[in-house]
Amino acid sequence: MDRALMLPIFREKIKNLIDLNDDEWDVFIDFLKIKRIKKNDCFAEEGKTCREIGFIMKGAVRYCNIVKGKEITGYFSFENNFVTAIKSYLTEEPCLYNIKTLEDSYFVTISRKNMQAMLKIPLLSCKIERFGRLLSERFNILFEDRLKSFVIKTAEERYRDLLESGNDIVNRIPVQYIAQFIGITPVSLSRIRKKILTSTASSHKADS
Amino acid sequence: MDRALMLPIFREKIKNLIDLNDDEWDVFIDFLKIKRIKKNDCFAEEGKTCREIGFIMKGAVRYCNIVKGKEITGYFSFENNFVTAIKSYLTEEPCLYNIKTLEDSYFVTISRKNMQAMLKIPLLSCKIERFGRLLSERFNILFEDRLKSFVIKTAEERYRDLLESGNDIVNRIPVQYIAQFIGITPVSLSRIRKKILTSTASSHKADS
DNA sequence: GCGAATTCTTATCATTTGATAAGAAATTCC
DNA sequence: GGAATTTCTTATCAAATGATAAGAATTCGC
Repeated sequence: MDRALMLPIFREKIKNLIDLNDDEWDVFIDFLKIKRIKKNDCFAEEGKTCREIGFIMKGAVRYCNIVKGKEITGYFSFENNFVTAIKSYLTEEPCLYNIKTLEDSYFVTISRKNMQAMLKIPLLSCKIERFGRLLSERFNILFEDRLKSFVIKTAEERYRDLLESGNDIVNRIPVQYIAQFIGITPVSLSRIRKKILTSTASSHKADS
Repeated sequence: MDRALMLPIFREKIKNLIDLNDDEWDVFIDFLKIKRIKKNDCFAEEGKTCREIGFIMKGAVRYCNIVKGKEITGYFSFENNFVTAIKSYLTEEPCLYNIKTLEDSYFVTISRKNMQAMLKIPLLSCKIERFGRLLSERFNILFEDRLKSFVIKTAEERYRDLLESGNDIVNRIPVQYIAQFIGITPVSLSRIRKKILTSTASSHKADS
């Protein structure tokens, strides 16, 4: 997939966050970069400041690191979502986790430097300021939902939510990572999966 | 505490988010409201859209609701922090929880309507746009920290973090709410408290 | 396609947390 | 100040999850 093909698609997909006319767009795209990252490589790396925001054109990532010797997964993101280590990006502090691809992935990226440069271009500044706010707001909404799932739901409910989320997460992502995401061990997830399987199996039996 | 006393303090406290000269400030304050909310009353209410952002001048709040018959607490906020049901405020969807005061509290509030009105006043618009973005970014940082505590920490660690947080949460807030906040039952927190007490007691004994 | 490596499941036992009830401590209200 | 209410702690037992190990299934590399 090359740049010329990808950018018009990107333009369409983010129209609800930033809607530029042709002149503005021509200036805008000079500040964009296309990045291909191979499976299991990093978009952002623990210990380094994350200086860009990415939009997943194709692929998926997980937010992960190793804590007390154990690997954990804080979040997944898929096509058509923005990705960044938001606190590190905002504060320029080193990132406390990795953002790793789960598959070979393509991103459109905007660096913090370019974001700030665009804020100084009169033609764009107003729309970029708004874009930045909307992006930040969108992250807030994701965070609130994710936090809610920890505060009010059990591990089993979080897993069932994933099953029903529409993404075919369960087929695309290794079980161990899913377990980390919902906050339990793979062994414990295995038990939950079995429990769900046997309960649906028996209800099927009852139907037939 | 009255308005004339409170606003200059407020101005000083939010200087890092929005720094206005005297002319701008005089326009700005017409869009501010002082709110006093008695202990256990609501700043934002479940089922209603939350249409304002508050700054706690004095007091404390908890984000709470009842899920499956059980009361839960998602978050606490204290003096010098902004408060809002962020997803509801941003999307205008009904709020899914309450924000209740833990003590008699004073807020400086800005309504969504006033925020939008100020965005249309040329004198202020630029600084308000930035203020909105910084506020949103600040919420993101809080969310990332809070989420991290669920993803990588145990209940006991979350409790110890509270003890060391500087706020004297443990004295100001009923244990049952603290238990909800860290995601366990009051009974379970009681066990943890006892464990911490006896371990510090025995280490004291070893010292003397 | 086959062997090696990885991942997933199952089993067993330990630990943590939950549910419930009852008693102790603190608070509230006359 | 004392009775009533609420909150906190403790005890007991149940349920969920973790730790570890071993076997089954899958994936990977050649």
